[in-house]
Amino acid sequence: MPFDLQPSFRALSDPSRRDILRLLGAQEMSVADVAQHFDMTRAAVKKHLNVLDEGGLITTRKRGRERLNRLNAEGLRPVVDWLSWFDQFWDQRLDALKAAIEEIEDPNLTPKETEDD
Amino acid sequence: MPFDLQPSFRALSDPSRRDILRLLGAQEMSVADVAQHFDMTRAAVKKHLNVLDEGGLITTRKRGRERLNRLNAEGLRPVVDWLSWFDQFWDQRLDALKAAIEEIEDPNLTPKETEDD
DNA sequence: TTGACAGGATACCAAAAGGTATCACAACAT
DNA sequence: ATGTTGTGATACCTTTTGGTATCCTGTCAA
Repeated sequence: MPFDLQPSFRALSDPSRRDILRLLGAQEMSVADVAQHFDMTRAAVKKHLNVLDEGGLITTRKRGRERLNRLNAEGLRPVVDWLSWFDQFWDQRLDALKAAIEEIEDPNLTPKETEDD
Repeated sequence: MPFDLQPSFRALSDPSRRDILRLLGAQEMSVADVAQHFDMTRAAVKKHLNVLDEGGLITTRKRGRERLNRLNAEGLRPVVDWLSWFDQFWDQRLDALKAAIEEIEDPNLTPKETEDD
């Protein structure tokens, strides 16, 4: 069964959640800490954190009565992998451009094969 | 003013739209062509195409009475760029691994600089 | 010219999403 | 023990979203 990308993409689809992610990149933070950076109630932030957690984009641990939220960059991997499927489409254009430039700079270079490979 | 990522991320947040994107990777298709691949009305597909267009993920051109939709992989670039900010968090681990592998494969290679450049 | 056919646009509906307010609970300090 | 503080869960509201049905427009073929 294929990995379900939906929770991850869904988590990334909200600007506040993307901001939270980058915020957590700086350091592990409690719910209240995160909430302090936004014009939202703590409850709203908590919901966002839940969605991020479901998307596998953060991990949490309890310390005393507070819940610390940490960025889980590994969770972005499936998303990046999915996106990388499209590399073939701009790479072909980019490769063509690069080849054209190289052709101009060095007309004797044959782009088809390189022998020292 | 920073580029607005929201339309792109929003466009990617729906599974049907992600499927459409990959479908259009194969070839340029009309609205009806796309709709044929889904259990949705043509109108619903058209809405998805609108969202994808707003996200800059596809381009369209008219041929006669039909509208051809084409993948615009370049539109994914801002998304990939945003995600690449998080490279610093798993790359430190990945770079170590990659360096280790390269070291095994070619111990004489110095990754810092190449002279014939 | 007159149909047929591919697209667009709009109104409308049900469900999901973002948000607040509120209550209940656990843990810390005194 | 008791009050305070950080959190979790729920009910509720409004807006957005995915979807359909419907109507209108433009274009191709006879």
